[in-house]
Amino acid sequence: MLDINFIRDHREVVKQGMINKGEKTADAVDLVIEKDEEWRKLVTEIGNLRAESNSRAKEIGKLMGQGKKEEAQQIINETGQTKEKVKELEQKLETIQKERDDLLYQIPNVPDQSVPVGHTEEDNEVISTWGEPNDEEWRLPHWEFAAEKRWLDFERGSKVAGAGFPFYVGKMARLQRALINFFLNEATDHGYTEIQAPYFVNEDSARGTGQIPDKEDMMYTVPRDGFFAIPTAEVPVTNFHRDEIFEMKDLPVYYTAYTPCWRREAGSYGADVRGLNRLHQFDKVELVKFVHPDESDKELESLREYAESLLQKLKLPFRTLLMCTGDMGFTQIKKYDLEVWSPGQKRWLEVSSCSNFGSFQARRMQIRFRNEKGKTEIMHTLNGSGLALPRVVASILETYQTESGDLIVPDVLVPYMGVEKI
RNA sequence: GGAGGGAUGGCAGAGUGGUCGAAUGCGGCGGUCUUGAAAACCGUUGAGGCUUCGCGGUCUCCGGGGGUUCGAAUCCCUCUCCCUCCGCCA
Repeated sequence: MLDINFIRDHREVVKQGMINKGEKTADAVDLVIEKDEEWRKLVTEIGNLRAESNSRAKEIGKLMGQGKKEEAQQIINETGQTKEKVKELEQKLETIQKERDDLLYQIPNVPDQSVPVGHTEEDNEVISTWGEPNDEEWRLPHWEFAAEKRWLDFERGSKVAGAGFPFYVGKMARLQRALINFFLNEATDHGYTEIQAPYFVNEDSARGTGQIPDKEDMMYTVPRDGFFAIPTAEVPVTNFHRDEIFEMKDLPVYYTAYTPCWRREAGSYGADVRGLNRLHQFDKVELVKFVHPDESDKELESLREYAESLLQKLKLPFRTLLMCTGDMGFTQIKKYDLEVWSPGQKRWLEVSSCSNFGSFQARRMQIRFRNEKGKTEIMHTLNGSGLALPRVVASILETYQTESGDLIVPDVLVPYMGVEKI
């Protein structure tokens, strides 16, 4: 959520940002400012009334201490309806505050100046392409290639759990494990602290990173215990520092975490969900940064470059997109997507998304730091995938297959796989 | 799952209805002393809101929520979490 003071001072900028992100109207901006004015007026009024009754209570206390019961009783008699009045105003305040906050939650983060304005994925900007796609005719889509080897078992996955919950068998399970280890080792070598996080979170955490209220439907739930299965490690890892205050000398803070991710993906169909393209459960190594507000622009670039380096080391051709305003989501200031080439399908697959949230997430979670002047200030958060496994696996299966039906192991994974070819 | 105990400032730990946003100790910061440091001594040190150009004023917060009262850290209800014992268990 945005700072209400920022909205008040930059009304037009916020409105424009909202329109650019594809919202139909920006009326919420004017409404929230109105509500906030009402709210502030009430807060002042209540404050004054409370000051009055506080001083009266103190006076009574003093008199009681001196044993002057009659005088105290006299003041008690004078209190009149202040109490009822305060109660009434408090109820009103609660209503108005809820209305104000509901509006506040409807206003998206303001895109950075450098983000192209646009409404569809056509408007995303390809900022770089790396590697030479190898598009020979004999290359099979990964699900066909893996089926012959019995490496991926979608049928049994469906039997045991449901569509979108495949089994990885034999060498494929090993490849998954190899990639997870490779990604975690690379990240820790680059200054990220590895953490293992809970796979379920409570409602406060889901709210903290913004899955609630608007993206509630994406998560699996455990109603009996009030849990949400994490759709990404971003949720537990960012909430790790919820309601905390950092010292400036401790910044920046980087984390990496491997977790499974669960997504309901309601409404997906067709080629999108063939093979490993889109699953209900998948593995991902996530990267999360907590940084000083002045540094977040720079930190986004280094995050993107780091994620790119992983694909380069795996020698998988990919391209990097700067997402346009309409395609970047509610909470982001700026976002890059990395798409790996899938030669068997002749299409690009998203394997990483690197985002700068500015103070938007941190404000909701009250993650702060003590600045130069010793004042607390909301910090900036970023995150990115480094990387999401299934599509990387898909691309490896298609890029590294040979015409004779073998799979060459990418050089960097050989130490983890123990063999050069499977 | 059963029984009991607890949750107070960065940490430890007092406070059981009134001048308590909260003793004391440790830690942190500033100073005196010192060539420098340590020790000692003095001072200072929670977060957030409203208001103000500023000084300041004022409100809220003692795990969360609700209640009693003129007044709640303190009493009542409820939830969550932690600890101890028993049971179960990868």
